[in-house]
Amino acid sequence: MNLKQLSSALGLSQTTVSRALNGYPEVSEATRIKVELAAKQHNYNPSSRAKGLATGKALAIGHVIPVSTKHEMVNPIFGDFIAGAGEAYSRNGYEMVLSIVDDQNEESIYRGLKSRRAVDGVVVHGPTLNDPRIPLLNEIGLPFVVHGRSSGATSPYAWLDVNNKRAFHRAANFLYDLGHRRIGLVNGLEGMDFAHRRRAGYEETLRTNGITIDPAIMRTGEMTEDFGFQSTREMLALDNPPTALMTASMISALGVRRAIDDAGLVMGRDVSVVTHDDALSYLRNGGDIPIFTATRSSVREAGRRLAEMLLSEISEPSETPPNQLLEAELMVGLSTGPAPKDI
Amino acid sequence: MNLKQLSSALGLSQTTVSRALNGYPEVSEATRIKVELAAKQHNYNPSSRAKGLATGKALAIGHVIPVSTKHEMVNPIFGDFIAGAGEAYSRNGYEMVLSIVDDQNEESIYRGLKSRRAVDGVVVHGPTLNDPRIPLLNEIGLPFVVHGRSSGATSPYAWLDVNNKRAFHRAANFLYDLGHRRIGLVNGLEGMDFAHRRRAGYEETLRTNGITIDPAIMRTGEMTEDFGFQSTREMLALDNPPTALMTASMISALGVRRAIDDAGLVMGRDVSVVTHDDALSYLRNGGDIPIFTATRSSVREAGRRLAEMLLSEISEPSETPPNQLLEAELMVGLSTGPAPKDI
DNA sequence: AAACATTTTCAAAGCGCTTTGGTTGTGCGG
DNA sequence: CCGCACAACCAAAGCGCTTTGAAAATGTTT
Repeated sequence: MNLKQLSSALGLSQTTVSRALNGYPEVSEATRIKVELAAKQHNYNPSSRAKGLATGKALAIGHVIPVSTKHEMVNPIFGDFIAGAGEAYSRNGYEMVLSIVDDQNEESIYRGLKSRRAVDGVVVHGPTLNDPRIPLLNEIGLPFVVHGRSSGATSPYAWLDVNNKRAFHRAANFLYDLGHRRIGLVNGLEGMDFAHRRRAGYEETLRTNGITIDPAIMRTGEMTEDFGFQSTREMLALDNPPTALMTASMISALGVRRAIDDAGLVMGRDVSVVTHDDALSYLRNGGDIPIFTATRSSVREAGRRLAEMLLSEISEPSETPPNQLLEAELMVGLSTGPAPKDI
Repeated sequence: MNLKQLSSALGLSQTTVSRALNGYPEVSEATRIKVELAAKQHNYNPSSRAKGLATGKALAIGHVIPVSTKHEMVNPIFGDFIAGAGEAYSRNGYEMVLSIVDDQNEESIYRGLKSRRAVDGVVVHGPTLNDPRIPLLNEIGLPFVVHGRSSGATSPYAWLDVNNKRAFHRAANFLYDLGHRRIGLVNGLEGMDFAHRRRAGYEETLRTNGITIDPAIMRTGEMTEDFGFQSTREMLALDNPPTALMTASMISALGVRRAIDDAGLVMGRDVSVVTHDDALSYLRNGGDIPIFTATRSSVREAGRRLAEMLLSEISEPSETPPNQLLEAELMVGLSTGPAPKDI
């Protein structure tokens, strides 16, 4: 069933039917009701292609998902983020189109999306320091919002981020207050902006408290369980092992925990752990009492908000790009305790 | 830049330019080269909306992702599956469109996709027993392939699945051969077809070997870390606790491990664990030596193959729906060992 | 009841492509 | 040098919608 058929079935013009369906005022209430009924009855929906052609809008948002070529790694937060964003899209009649692309040739993907007019805007995932996608998208004129920020960006851009620096600042302070003086860091990939900021929060706190930064207890890598495990195992084997560890995700935290167990130590007693927790649906941080003390911020909520930002930017672009900084909450769980006394 | 502009810039008709770009034979090699060059130079790409309208194909595949309303749960395998499928799509010039939908009203989403002609086909995720989506999609005539199967389906349908039954049969046998007679099951949600088949493989093996099925050591639930933890803790507290556990995913296996550690036991010595491993990119099962003994099957590879099945079904529908059954490989890791001797 | 304002409806153009059904141009056999 | 086959190109219709500009129907005012 298409517009033509529907309107001839109703004995009305396409114009009227179209207007009735799209809520224009120049249609009498009586016919509007008639039209809407008939549309429902015949299960009519306007073809999104035709509608897009006629209106010049794609009614779609692109998500370009870079997959690390080296590790074939898909960001685990991705599913939950998408779920949040998807809600916002469907509420607003938008579609979400995904492009999986190895991180080599992202540029051509963005250019393609633009020139094929496939989407009205895109969200940028996993920004790095000086992310090249920001100038690129500005150049080609495709509306976008970044999930995260990009230190070093020269032009303004829209973003939504967690206050990673403050989160790790607070976490480090929390450990300090518990008496820890030897605090290790199991960070995400250096080069990713969030990792950069978390390290900044960590280092600044240590420095403020007169603790020397020791690269021997700082690791950076892709946030897998195994990475958490290996890093921790190595650090615990040092002459002067850390009494506390900060880690960048629940997944690597699980590896951290495994290494602690393997070493015959007890998490929360011998070694304290604070992790960042993205509130992934399949990795709830325990029930009432969190397993891990964590800086928590729902990535799903972030997806929802970011999508709304982008949609509103598209419908009415603002003068200066908007941004939102979410604060993570520090949730105290079972993985932290006072620093063990030296005997 | 659109077709009209490009062709007038070239001094050719739209027809010729279109044909040159789409590889039709009635264009001289000389002009074809000229056209292709100009297209590249001006960064021309046909509008996907217009193309879709003209050809009647959407050049897009839909993925409808059900999100459990109860638990706000997004399937963790989703990211990797999508990554695999995405490769196949972009290789074939297709787009992937995602719909996030709470599992209540999936039906209207499928009907919408069809009537809006937004996609040429869909993939069905997470099939249940007697999944209603199969008759629905057959009724509305939207091509589809199911990732998994649906026991009880009355009409034929295209699918790609892992041989879950055999995988769990082999795993159970492996444990039996190690001397285990008390084998617990931490399964996925009953109602999901894969969980059903895994249980079937498990139960059949036990029965064959003369072991009574004991519901006290069988759990079913959403495959979170916490679920693995809670289930295991409860089972280990029984008078007659299991000496081995089979679990349905790496994530719940991590919870299982945590419970074992918490109980002061050693995995692989006191309690053996076999898990199913979807080869998720962020949850590699250790390095050279797997942490967990596992039945392994790459969900990313599944995505790739399934997408190709669907595309070929769309371009040339076969008489009887195709299917593929992938075998999981059993990888022996550190989590299994001989059953502990009763003292 | 005429004159005008306001609602309500409509025909047709246009969005950017593909494709049908030509027309023009070239090479070849007779 | 004519006629024909074939290669190379083109004009125009059509895909299913929105939207402009105009017409018809209705209501209001004198």
